[in-house]
Amino acid sequence: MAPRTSRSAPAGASAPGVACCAPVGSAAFDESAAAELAGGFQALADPVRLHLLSLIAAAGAPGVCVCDLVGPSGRSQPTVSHHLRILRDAGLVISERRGTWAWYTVVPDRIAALRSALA
Amino acid sequence: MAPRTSRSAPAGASAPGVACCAPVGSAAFDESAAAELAGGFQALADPVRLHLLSLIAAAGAPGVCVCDLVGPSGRSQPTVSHHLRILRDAGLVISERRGTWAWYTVVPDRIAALRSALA
DNA sequence: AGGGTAGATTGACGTTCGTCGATACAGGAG
DNA sequence: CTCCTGTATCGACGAACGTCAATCTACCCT
Repeated sequence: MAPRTSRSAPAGASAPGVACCAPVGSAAFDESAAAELAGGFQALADPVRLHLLSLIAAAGAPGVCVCDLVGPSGRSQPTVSHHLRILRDAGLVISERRGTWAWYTVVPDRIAALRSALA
Repeated sequence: MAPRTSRSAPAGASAPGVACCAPVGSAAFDESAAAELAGGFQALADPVRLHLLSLIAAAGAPGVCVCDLVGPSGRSQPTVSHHLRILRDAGLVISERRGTWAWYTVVPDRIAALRSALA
C-alpha cells in the first residue's frame, strides 16, 4: 500500500464490495494513559504477585505482615519483598511499619481504576 | 526464624502487646488460578497491546482490520502482528479472515472475567 | 549496650519480552 | 498463471524480569 496516513484501505473510496478498515479512530486512551494502565496491569502479570495481592486483600483493613506472606507464596523472603515493592510502586498496596513488622494493605481505589479500564 | 510452617510470629505466643500476623489463610485463588489470571493480565501489560485492544474494542461488532492498527500503533507491521497474536492467544480477541484482510474482534466475556477478578 | 529477628537492599544468573528486518504465506487483480 | 498487496512467521538483538544467596538496616527485648 502506498498512501496510508490516517485512513488506509478501500472504504467508500476504492473498494466496491468489501469495505475494509472502518474508521476506528476513536482511541479510548492516548499513549501516556496506555502506559499508565499498562504499568498497573504489569504489576498483576505475575502469579506470585497476584497471590500476594489476594492474601493482602483477604486480610481487609488490618492488613498482613510480611511474615505471613513468605510461607504461602513459596518463594524466598527477598523475592517476596521484591514483589511487594513492585505492588507498592504500582500503587496497589501500601506498607506500614508497626514495630518490628511491616504490614501491607490494599489500595481499593487503585484496583478499581484498573477494573474500570476493562469496561 | 526457626519453626515457621503456617503461622509465624508472636500472636498469642510471645508477643505481649502487638499481635502480628493475622490468620490470613483464606487465599482467594490457588496457584493454578493465579497463573491463569496472570497470563491474562500479562497480555494487558503493554501500552501497545492496550492501545490495540482499545482500537479493536472501539470498533464494536464489525471489528478492525490490521491495516488500520499498524498506523496508530506506531510500530512496524510484524510487531503489531506479534502483539495481536499475544492478545489472541490470551483469548482477549479473535481473528477472522475476510478476503485479503484480517479482522479482529474483542471477546467481551474474557475481558469481563479479568475485570471480575479485581473485585 | 548487646543479642536477636523482621524486612529491605545488593549482586548475579538465566529466562522472557519487545522490537525490527527479512522472508514466507495467503488471496485478489490483471 | 503471474504480479501485487496484506498478514503471519522467523531470526536476532538489547532490555527487562524473576529468582535466590548474601548482606545490611531497623527495631524490640533483656
